[in-house]
Amino acid sequence: MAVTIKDVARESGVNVSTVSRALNGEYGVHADTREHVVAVAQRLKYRPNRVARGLVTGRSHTLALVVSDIRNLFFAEVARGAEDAAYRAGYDLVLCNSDLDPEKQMRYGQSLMEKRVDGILMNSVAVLSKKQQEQLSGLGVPIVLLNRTAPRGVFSTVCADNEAGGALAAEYLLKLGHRKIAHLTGPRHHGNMTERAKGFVARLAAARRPVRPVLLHGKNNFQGGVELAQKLMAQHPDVTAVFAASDMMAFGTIRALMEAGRRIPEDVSVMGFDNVELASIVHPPLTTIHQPKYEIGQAAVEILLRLVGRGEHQGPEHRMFAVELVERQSCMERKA
Amino acid sequence: MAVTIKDVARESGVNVSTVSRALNGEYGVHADTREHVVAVAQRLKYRPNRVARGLVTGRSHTLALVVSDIRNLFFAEVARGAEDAAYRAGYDLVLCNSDLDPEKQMRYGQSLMEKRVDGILMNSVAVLSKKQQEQLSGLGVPIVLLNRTAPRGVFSTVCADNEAGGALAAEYLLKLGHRKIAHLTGPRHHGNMTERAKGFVARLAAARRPVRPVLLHGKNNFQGGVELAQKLMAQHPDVTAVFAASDMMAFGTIRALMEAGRRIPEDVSVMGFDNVELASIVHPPLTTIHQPKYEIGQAAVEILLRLVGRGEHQGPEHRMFAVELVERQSCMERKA
DNA sequence: CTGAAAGCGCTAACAG
DNA sequence: CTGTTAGCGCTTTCAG
Repeated sequence: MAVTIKDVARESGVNVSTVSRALNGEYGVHADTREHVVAVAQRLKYRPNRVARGLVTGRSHTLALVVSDIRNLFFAEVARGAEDAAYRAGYDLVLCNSDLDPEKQMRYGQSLMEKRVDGILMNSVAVLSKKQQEQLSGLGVPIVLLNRTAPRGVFSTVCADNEAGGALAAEYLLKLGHRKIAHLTGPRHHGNMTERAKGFVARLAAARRPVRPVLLHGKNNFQGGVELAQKLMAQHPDVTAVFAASDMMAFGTIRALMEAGRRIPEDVSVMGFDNVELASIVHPPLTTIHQPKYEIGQAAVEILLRLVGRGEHQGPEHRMFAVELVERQSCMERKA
Repeated sequence: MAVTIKDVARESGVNVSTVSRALNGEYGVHADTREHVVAVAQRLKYRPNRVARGLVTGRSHTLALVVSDIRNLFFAEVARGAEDAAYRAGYDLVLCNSDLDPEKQMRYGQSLMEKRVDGILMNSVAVLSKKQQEQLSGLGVPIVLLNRTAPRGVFSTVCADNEAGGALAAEYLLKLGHRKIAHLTGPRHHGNMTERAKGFVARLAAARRPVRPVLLHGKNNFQGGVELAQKLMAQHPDVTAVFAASDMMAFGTIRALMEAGRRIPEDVSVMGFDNVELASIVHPPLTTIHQPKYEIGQAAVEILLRLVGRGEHQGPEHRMFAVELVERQSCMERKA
């Protein structure tokens, strides 16, 4: 049904290889011939079958992005950066939602390599076990990990400076005079969130008068923020500042706090992390740590493409982006 | 490098065709043979090359989703529904961001069909010109249009009842006693938004005391909402209620209004459309029209898969989802 | 039930 | 510069 390279060859009176060369703009084909072939191809509305080409070249010109959930604003932004970069380079991007489920993640890995994607962008799923790491690298596909500070591993990584971000948050809260501080974060061992907590706790401990924050783990989403904030109010009603490990959690925190009659920032200061677009429009506008999400996605495919170009096994690349404090109105000085 | 079906054949002492049959669980292969082959395949860590298979079967088991921008919360939700449904059926989903640009859209269409995706989910890009419509259907790939009420066209469609949603909004605002009403919407001829406006305007006109709303077109995002609201305040400062065609626009509207010192809902009521997750956490919580985004994405791939199954050219399918008013705190009765 | 052979549509040496 | 010839890795008749 579809018109193939053979049809074009027959119709233009040359061999298929000539058609292939002419259409792929390679050297070694007379200008007249090329013109003619191109014209015929156009007339016949010939569309090369990339699957067939992929079979012989071994390149599918397809990349994959595995995130926990695309509905998470952070990932949506990363995905857009990644897709744009891929598009510019002539690559397609297949989207996978892993829900942070290692098993689902592995299934995707399998399926993707069977389809011969040229590379995989993967959001750090929880912590990678040795076995999983092996399985992944055994896939034989270049992989770059998102939100993962360079591990001892073999994978390339791209991330924001989460630890510095945590420290930045701590510094800010300290400067505001807070002493009863809580950090609401995601699941234990959650790659980058763990880094944030680390930086936060360390900076607090390094203060002239060290502070040890309350640390609560939960789900990294709006609901998680709500639940954690409720738990916090029950267990530590005297806390005056909360640093949530993501903006979504911060939104949930604010909601729960407000519903309980606490004013923000008058009664309690709240900080987030990510600086998603909506951070500026919630009430009150959220003070948060900005990380360049779009750029992270973009950089990740650039690295991936580089890896793909030079036949897989070159040394891994690492890239870390700086973060910055965005001061808005969800925090204020601790009342005397 | 990769182990192929040949390796498995050689290693297990049978012909490749037998391996193929054994592994694909087809009839006509002795149980012992199958077991043996399966064992060998496992030992060799054989992974079928789906590209090769696709070349012969003509199915890639890949679907594509073309949206304007995945960062739009609405699309993220749709994408998740779509991806989940695709995953369950063993299909992959490639993500494309068209930015509502007809040219980019067409380029994606081309590229996708060259890669032989089995079907395309496409968000209505502006209005489809006759030529574009032809080009699309000429692609020879089943397509289902999102957010498009059944057009005269050949494509299947899935959408929410936008017109009814617009009417619902009008009714509500009318009930609240508003008479000076504005509708802030997206670009002209923007498929579903046009429907919303239509239902809104019609219902307003059908009131006992008909109302003719101010209609402003702009970008369908936060910034668009800001700009339109500013324009509105300049041109029609007496408006007491605003219906934005999307929640994102409503957020922008609220922001601009607040910055100008208007209180919401005391001075002006604001409604949105979509009911994205964040609608409940902005201040004030947004009264809006809910549409089942996840379900829309899901239903779309289900239809698409059905189309794929029965060899493309069957009659198109249409599915419309009901919407409902979600009353929160961004609207109130017009003050006397 | 299994093997042999053809071929999906294209690229890539290798001749000429 | 162009044609011939092999495949890429798999499925699928068609024999046996």
